[in-house]
Amino acid sequence: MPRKTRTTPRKLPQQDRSKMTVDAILIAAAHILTEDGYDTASTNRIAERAGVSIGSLYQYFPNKEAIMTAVRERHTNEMAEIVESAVSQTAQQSLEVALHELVKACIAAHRVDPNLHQVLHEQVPRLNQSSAEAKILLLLREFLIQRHHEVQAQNLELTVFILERTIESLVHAAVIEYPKFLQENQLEKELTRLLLSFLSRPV
Amino acid sequence: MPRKTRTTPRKLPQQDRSKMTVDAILIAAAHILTEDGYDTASTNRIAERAGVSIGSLYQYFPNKEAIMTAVRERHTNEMAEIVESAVSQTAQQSLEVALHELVKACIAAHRVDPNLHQVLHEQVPRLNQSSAEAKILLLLREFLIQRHHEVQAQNLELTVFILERTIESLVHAAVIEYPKFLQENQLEKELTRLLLSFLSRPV
DNA sequence: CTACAATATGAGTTATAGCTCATATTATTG
DNA sequence: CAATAATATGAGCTATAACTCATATTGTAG
Repeated sequence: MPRKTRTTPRKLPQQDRSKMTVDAILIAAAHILTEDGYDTASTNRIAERAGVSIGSLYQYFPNKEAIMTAVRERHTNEMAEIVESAVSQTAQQSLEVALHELVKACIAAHRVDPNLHQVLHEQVPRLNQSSAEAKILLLLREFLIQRHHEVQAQNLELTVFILERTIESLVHAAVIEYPKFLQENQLEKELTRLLLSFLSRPV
Repeated sequence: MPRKTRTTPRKLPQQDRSKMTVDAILIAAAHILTEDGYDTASTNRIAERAGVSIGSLYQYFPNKEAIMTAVRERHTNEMAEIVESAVSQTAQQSLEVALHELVKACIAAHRVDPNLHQVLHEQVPRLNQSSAEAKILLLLREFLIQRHHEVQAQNLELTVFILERTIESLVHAAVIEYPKFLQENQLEKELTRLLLSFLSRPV
């Protein structure tokens, strides 16, 4: 089905000054979201905080939703880069070590901006899933394929799904709701153990 | 910190007819939420759909948030009852069987009203966590304590956390996004295996 | 039957949000 | 240094949402 509202910019910023404008808008939006939540993040307030007129805002974003989508995209990409970089460095490692690194990277990624992450997750209406999320799925898929000799996975797609959701949900919930579980690497260890026992072929 | 807006009714319905009114409002709200989402669920529309005047609505709910809280509470309780009933019937069973029943019950609970569940989760602003959710956590805690002889859990609280979040997130995501994983009990089996290998004491 | 409490009504108030558009300013290009 | 394109401005339009309140109707108790 066709999207009802576009989320792509109506104009692409070409000169430097307009890129600054777009940047300021996204930063202001993120700040307001983390400080006061989605409800109070009106487009007028975002423009004001960005030091930009409301008219300028609507030069580059067709509607409020487009701003939210851009904020989410930026943030998700930042997180994805951390995970990607970590995974790419574990190519030669054992499953156990690699899983541990993966888990650590996910925790680090969630620490980029936990408050923004929470608001994006709980308050900002999500329509289309971000491209960065799809990238993560592909990454994990590769991760498993490369280790197919030590991994138990009859149904690859299902295993990727379980791997991704389990890490994301546990790390996310811990960072936001139970930071104490992150002390002394408790969650990190238990989560690695959980995944390792699930993925390892029985000996 | 004190809540800024109350979610408790301003009047308690006493006669039967007012109970009907409250009921009609909650049912209408749930229908609109599942059909058109949170954004279009205005209080006026809810009242109209319920066949009740907007004034009556505000006799029993101090604000829109209170309606949403009530809808969530109802739905969460329905789900919690299914899980509770299943768990209470596995007291004499082995860890493996009991876990399997638990997982099956969670899947059944998510099938009560998947669309409403999704909207409540993704769109409706959540302020206080529902009491039914807390009940589930206690339930799982008991579940583990009763089986302490066959369960590995140094940190009980952390283990409850992992157990609860893993089941909820995987079942939820599957019901909403990947119903195909529910075919032939695929998820049910894999999820049980995941949890069993995590909780079992090494032999 | 009467008096009072509970319940129901809906037009109207208030507030604010998203967004437009005519116009002004700044940059680029040839 | 024109001429044109890119960018910026903000007062104000439109729409709709949450919520109130004076009043009417229905139930209940003595």
